[in-house]
Amino acid sequence: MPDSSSAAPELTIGELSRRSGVPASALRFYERQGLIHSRRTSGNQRRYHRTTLRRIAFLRASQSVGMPLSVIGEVLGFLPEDTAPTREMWATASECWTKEINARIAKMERMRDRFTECIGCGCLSFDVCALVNPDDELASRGPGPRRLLQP
Amino acid sequence: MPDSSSAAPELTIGELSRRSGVPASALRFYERQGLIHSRRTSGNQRRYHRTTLRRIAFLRASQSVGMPLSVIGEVLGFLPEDTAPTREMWATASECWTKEINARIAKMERMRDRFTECIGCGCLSFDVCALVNPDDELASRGPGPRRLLQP
DNA sequence: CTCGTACCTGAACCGAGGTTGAGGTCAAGC
DNA sequence: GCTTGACCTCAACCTCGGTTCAGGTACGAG
Repeated sequence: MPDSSSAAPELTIGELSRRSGVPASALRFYERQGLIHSRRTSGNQRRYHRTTLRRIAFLRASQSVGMPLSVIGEVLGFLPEDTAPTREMWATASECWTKEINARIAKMERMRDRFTECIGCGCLSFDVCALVNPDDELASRGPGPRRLLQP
Repeated sequence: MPDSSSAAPELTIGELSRRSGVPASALRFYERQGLIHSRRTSGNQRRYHRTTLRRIAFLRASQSVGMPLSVIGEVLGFLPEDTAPTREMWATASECWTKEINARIAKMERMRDRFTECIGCGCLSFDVCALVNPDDELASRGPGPRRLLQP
């Protein structure tokens, strides 16, 4: 007989909300989007595994660097739903972001320099100006973001 | 009698669209939002001053580094509507962005490092983890975990 | 004058990322 | 047993940055 007194305290949506700081409405929304999962009690209430807190932490941290939920979802999709992911799994997940964040930083730096240059020079021409015609897009288009997830 | 042959060729919305690469629907939208301006012909058609091309160039470049239209509008609001802004004016405008872009770059760098650290360490705790609780700008805001949402 | 293209307006719609509210159930304390 | 608060669903609404469409007008070429 398994320990029923204190073994794996599941969280209600209210508890999860308080502990994560994320409104319950958003948690339900994330669940509809398949980003987090719950089991239901006999009375149809949600119960969350405690690892869900980490999924949410990862989710919100990822959002805060500008990742869209769709992409976050792809990465979260590689993690087991209701057992604790290993450190390697998290490391792999966060590695996806490192590349993406570095690319974004590089782009911002180029744009910053171009703002200074191009506006300093007064050109801002649609034909010539690097600020207006960054070839940055080429790199991130096509099969770009898909590459994020390749193993 | 002013020179009517080639003096200040105003642009129709179609010309502006072709030369800027921005769809006419977006140009009308920007105009509704007060980001660009036009005069109307007797037949109610839009005619744009040629400096509008630069406003749009600035606008799109600003968008591409993540500035919301509302903020772009504030900056554009300092520029004269239908005369060419001086180089100083553009420089002032772009200086606003330099600060903002630098702040964003700094934030991304912190987040990148934290993704590596925190996920490497496996913590991702809402109470402790720097990734989840960046005390970046605006250290205190409401009850604890709300800090997640800081810009 | 007619034709074709460019242009006009207003309203509806899109997707992302949610929030709000109505109306109904669940569960725990007195 | 009753009350209270937490929870449920579904639908409607919100902001942002636009696009699409229907129905109508302007204007230059032939």
